[in-house]
Amino acid sequence: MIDLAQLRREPDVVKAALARRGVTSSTMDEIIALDARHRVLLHDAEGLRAEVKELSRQVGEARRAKDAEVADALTLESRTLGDKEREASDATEVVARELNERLLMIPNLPAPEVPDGLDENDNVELRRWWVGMDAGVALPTYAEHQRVAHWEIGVQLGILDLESGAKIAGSMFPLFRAGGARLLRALGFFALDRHMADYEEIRPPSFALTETMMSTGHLPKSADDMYAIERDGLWAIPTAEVPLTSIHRGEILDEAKLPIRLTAQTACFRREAGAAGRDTRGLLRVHEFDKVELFAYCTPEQADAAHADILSRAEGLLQSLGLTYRVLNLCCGDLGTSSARTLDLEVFSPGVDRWLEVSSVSWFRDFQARRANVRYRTSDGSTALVHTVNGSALAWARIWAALVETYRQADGSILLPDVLAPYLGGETRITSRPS
RNA sequence: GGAGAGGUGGGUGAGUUCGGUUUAAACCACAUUCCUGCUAAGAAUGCGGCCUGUUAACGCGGGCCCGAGGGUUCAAAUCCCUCCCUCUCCGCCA
Repeated sequence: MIDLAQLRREPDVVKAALARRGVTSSTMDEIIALDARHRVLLHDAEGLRAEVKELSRQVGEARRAKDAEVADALTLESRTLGDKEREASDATEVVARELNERLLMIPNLPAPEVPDGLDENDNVELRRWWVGMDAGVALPTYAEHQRVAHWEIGVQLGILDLESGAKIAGSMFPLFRAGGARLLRALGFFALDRHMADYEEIRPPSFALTETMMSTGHLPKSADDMYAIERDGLWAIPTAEVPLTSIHRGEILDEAKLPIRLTAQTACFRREAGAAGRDTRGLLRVHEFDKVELFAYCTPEQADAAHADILSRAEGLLQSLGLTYRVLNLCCGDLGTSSARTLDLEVFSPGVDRWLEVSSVSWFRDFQARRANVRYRTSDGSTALVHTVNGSALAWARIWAALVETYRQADGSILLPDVLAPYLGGETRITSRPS
């Protein structure tokens, strides 16, 4: 949620920032008008309420003094006033609700570093990395045996069984087998082990209440992209960011404990409603995938460093895995609702010949903290909203795809990087006859 | 799922019988100051959050918050309803 006080204080600044994201000036003017109206109504209603309370107090006094006549008169007066108060409160409530609904639909203000742009085509590439990279060369050279799509490799080696996945849950629910399943498990362990010294490992629930989903900004705006379990009022989490943001929901944190850094691997569920028929082959876009998330609650001053740390960890994993990747600075049009600034990591898939998004490292400022009401006590004793930052490190389905393609050998087997050996029982080769 | 007991400020905990002298007592913890004078004790004061009016600001005022949400009433921590959570017992279960 954006800062209403800031909107009052400097409406032009807020409007200019939001205009970059396509929010019109008139939309904001309507909110400003609603807010002004709300405060007038609120003041009236509270004035009446104060009078009712004072009269009630006097009724009590009169009753104790056994002065029934005065008590009855005051009761009558208070009753009349109470009816007016109720009317005023109801009117205030209607406006408050309307105002809140509007505010929930407003996205975060983009940071100044966020480039202009309408969609993903306007994202700005910051850098590329690959093993043995050369200046002036766009991409590494891949052999023919690396130019095979992972869904074909998956069938050849019996490690990815999309047909069974579709039989069980419908298309875009992948099923991994044998060495493929084991690779997925290895990746999660590998990443969590890397982070656990500095980030507390969490294993959160996979479902969340509506309130929890509201806190991160996934609801109400993106309801169509979420799986809902209506009977129990629950939603399947699209990312661990959702439960992690609500761990401290409604709390006032001790500044000395910040930053609070958390990591979690969870399944992530996405309906991909707006993407029907797009990029649907193999693991390019799936309804369920495992992902390790890094997350921090921090002070505004700590946010930059926290964001940079998550980015460098995600990049570090990619480098350890020897995958080719690039870093994108997302433009205004591609930014998530809650984010003030996001850097995406995309890994190169030689078999599909495409870049695949495997991490999104975002800084939310106090946008989520305001919704989730997470504050901290500053050294001068007052309270302030925390900043939240998070990023994937990493999303495994697409990493899996890039790995099996990149490390496919001429004989059709896969020889994985040695860093994974401890998590694979020392066996880094995947063949069609699993040992 | 069934039966019972609970949920009050940072913590402990009173108030709920019977609605009104409670703007939630008291204690602990914490902060500042004073006194004393040294591995310590005592005293005073302060001690929450959110919204809002006013003010240049310090501040002053109003409203809301006793698990959540409704209701009754002139007036609700207190009475009524629904829901959530915790504990005990039973049932079921990986």
